[in-house]
Amino acid sequence: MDLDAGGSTSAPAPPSESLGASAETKEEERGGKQVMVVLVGPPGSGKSTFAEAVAGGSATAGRHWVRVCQDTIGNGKAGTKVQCLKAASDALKEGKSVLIDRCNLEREQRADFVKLGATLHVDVHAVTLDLPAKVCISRAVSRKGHEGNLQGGKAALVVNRMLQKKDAPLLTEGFSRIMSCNDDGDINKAVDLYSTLGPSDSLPSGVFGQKSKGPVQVGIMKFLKKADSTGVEESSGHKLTLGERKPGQQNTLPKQENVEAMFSCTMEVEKGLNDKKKNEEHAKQTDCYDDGSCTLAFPSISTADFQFDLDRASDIIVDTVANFLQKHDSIRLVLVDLSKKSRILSLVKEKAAKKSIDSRRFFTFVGDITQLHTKGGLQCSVIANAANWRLKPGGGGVNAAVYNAAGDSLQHATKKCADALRPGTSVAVPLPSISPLHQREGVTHVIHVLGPNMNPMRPDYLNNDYTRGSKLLHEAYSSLFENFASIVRSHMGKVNNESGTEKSASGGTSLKDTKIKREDNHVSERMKKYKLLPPIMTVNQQHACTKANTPNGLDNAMTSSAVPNQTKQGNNKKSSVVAGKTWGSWAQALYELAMNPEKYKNSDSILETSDEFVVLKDLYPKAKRHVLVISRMDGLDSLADVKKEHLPLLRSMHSAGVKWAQKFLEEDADLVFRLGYHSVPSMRQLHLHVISQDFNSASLKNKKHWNSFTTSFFRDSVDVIEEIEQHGSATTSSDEKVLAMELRCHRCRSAHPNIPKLKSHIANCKSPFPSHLLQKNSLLSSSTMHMDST
DNA sequence: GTTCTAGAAC
DNA sequence: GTTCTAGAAC
Repeated sequence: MDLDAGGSTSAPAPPSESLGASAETKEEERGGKQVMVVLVGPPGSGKSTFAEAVAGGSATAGRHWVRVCQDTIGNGKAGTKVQCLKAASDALKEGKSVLIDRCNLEREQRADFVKLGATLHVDVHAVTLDLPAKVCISRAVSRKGHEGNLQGGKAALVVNRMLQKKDAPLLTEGFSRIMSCNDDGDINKAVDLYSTLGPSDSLPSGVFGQKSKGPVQVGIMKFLKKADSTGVEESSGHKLTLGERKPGQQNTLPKQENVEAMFSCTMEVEKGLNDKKKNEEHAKQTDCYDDGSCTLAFPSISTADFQFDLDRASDIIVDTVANFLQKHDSIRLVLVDLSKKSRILSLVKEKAAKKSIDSRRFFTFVGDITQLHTKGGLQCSVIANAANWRLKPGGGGVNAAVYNAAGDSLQHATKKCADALRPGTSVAVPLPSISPLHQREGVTHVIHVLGPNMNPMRPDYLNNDYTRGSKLLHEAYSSLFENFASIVRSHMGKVNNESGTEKSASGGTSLKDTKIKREDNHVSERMKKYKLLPPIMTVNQQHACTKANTPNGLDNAMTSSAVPNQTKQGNNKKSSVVAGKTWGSWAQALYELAMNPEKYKNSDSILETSDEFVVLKDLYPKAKRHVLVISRMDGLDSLADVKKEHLPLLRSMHSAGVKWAQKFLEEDADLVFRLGYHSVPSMRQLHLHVISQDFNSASLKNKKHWNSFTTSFFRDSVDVIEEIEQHGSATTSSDEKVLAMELRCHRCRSAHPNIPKLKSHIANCKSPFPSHLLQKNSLLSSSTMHMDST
């Protein structure tokens, strides 16, 4: 059998026969193993032909193949990935080998199949059908009766877009073998290879046949994109290492490809099966430093703006570094400062030497931390930022420099991870590949760190308390380094398994960190709502910041002891049950405001406060003008609770609403207002909506939003008052089914298929409002106003 | 209430 | 492929 049918090899691991005794044993163990072949290719590349040839061919050498095709898995129609996974799993459990016939062009698309293979202990191979896009498109366009109904003009578009998002399969994804077919000849060989693979045969691991892709793809891109061919050659297949990239050269590599290149060293360590393992590992370690993949550059924290004593700071840096390097190998730390005369650099250098810290793994560096590669020739995949607690740009120093160099994308990416930082913590932010800092310097992550503050002009001043300051500075560096280790680890995957137990115990897993960050985001999100941030940090926010990325629960004094009892109670109040209804924590923001408006008096969202109500600008207005008149009466949660005794309150709220509508009409006479309550509100505490009827707002996003203001779910204030006067209570019967009703224009009642279409309609609909609204005097406009306001 | 995400619809 | 929705999380 031609085991090397894919042609030339670029595999990191040589064919099995040269691997020596241990590898042979392994090969033996694998004998008879099932295979899952994940086909990778756009529509028209011949995946189905391939799969059918292998699975349906008569030449199968006794191996039972099952073709899992997404285009037909749903009773002959297109199905889902989940269905494919299930079918693959079933077949594998029956002892069969499987061909996954779907595009699988993106890494994410393949991941679940690789995972399934790992779970069931079968080899997972990738076979890439890498034919010119032109060929695929013309085949896809001209074919008839395609199983997935992808043909004709639509096909060209789809193939085109798919190819732009393509990630070449990598061994690090978990494939034991990757084979690339660049033409029909290659495909035929591959079909032969798999259809003649007997039940006890196995194929060598590695990457086969990937080398001739470059020129082919250049042609594709010209064909597809017309213009902009910068960097196409690189992005098409030839793997660049960061070291190969020339300064200033535009890097168009997808991020993941970069990451792989960076961590290729570790991948090879994993493959290092031979006797010289240790030596090789050492050599690889050096490579890994050269390409910056294991290197963190960090500035001295807290010593500049925050005026932390340099001598103590240098002790803490050296201690923390020494401690950290002991626990983690294959990691390099570099302390960076701009000035040659930097006192902190010389102190650290001196103390590190005294402690005999390996100078290859930790050293000081004079230079701009945002230009280490281009100006300093030092490649670092991760840099630390001496951030401020709000994680915002500006302020000078390293923070300003990093944000400036990284561009807006850092700000956006940061916002996704955290809203604020407590002293002594850090947060790692993946730097988008569009960031100049990523492209130019090869920086893939920025870790924001906040140290203690000894400067009386800055927040959280420690008033010369160096006991606490030192603890916090130590925590800040530990958190920074652990975050860095997590980044390295998360890309190394299973590497270093033998020592992994100890290491993973020393820092939180990145998954866990992400989860924590998300929780924090939610908490902060809630506080951001209505911009209700009192001048002093709120309890919830303090909590959020404290939690922010504190690695593996370092005993943070602020978390466990220094927070007042009140805080803990506050946080425990995740939901409360009032009169049978459960309100989630997010739903209580209005209640909290109504009970303690004085806390939020500085918020510019609050328009007016009285003993009876608070008037608030809705932070997510569903129209040009949208305010809430919130009752301050405790226990009055929603319309269902309203009784006769509340009539005076309802009337006051109504008047307040009218007053504000009038004010808005003075500014914009074209508006029309409606005042009313939601039958079943989402947020606790009775609140009256005062909303202009343009509904021109980006915050109006879904059917529920629309229907809650334009159906019987919205109860006009005048009606509610009348009803209570007559019956003593308001009808809230309106079941929530109306919220799911079709989308109809509130003026002309025409129906629209979706929100965007509806929005473009209402932007131009000039029909008069429905007569029931006009008759009832429910609408406030500049022409009706003089009547209502008297 | 919003945000996030999977997957249906196009 | 993109757009949009619905459901679940908080």
